[in-house]
Amino acid sequence: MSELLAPDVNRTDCPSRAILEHVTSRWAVLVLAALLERSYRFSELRRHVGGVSEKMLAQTLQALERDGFVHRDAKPVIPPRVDYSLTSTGRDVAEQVHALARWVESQVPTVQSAQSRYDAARP
Amino acid sequence: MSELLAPDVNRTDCPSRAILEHVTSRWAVLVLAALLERSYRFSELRRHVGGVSEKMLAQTLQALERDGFVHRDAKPVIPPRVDYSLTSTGRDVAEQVHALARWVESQVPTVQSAQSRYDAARP
DNA sequence: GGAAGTACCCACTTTGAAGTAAGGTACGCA
DNA sequence: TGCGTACCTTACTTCAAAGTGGGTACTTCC
Repeated sequence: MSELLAPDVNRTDCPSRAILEHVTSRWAVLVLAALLERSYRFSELRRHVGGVSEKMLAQTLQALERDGFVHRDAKPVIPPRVDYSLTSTGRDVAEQVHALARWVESQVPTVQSAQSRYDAARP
Repeated sequence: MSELLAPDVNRTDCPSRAILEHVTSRWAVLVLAALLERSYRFSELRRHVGGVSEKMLAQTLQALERDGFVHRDAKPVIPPRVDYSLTSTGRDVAEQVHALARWVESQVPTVQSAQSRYDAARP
């Protein structure tokens, strides 16, 4: 009988660990959340996501494309036009990270007061 | 009239950006997911989350405590006994990252075949 | 005739996140 | 007497992630 062992993010060597790190990486979270709303062109995305360098955006998009979360559609026109959109699995992750991002935004005051309390308690 | 501007993760200077990075950081995701199931002691957590060093675990837990996601209960006994559990806001985030982690685990085969297809398409 | 936009790639450098190793305290065990 | 456990802290080091600045190829705008 073939023992098909379940993926476990708590194992260092489990592939799920790496995938999780891809989607929770600094820029991937923001890119996925953005693409959930609509598809974007490269430089649109660059303007939308504050602080990304071109290099990091390209790198992030490549990784997401490789994992099958993002679809890249390069039109052979001049000037170059490349549209990025979510695949169906990409939409699944994006919904989750988008929800997370929105939740965090809503909790800013709560977290900030917690930080103040923590900092005040120790010099 | 006081214009209370809404937090936006796409802004570099928005506090939500930093908080989001805390919860999506390498070890915080795994710690939060673990604590959703039950509360853990320090070294239990260290054994549960594969690959964390003591330093990183301590640092991660401190950051999560400061943000008000984790409650630290140090009992003044010998040997030291410190229990970590989620606060109510902590439970909210933890549910989201836990769902994400479980989803990623379930998508390992899908993602791996996407990677193979991507890699095969370019030498 | 520049300048700017588009979507990148490449090389170089910097930064900071993470790993390694050691120390500290107090016990219990052999 | 010295090892092991528990929960950290501090100092030192490493290495990958990220930033910087350059180049490309082509077009349209001023």
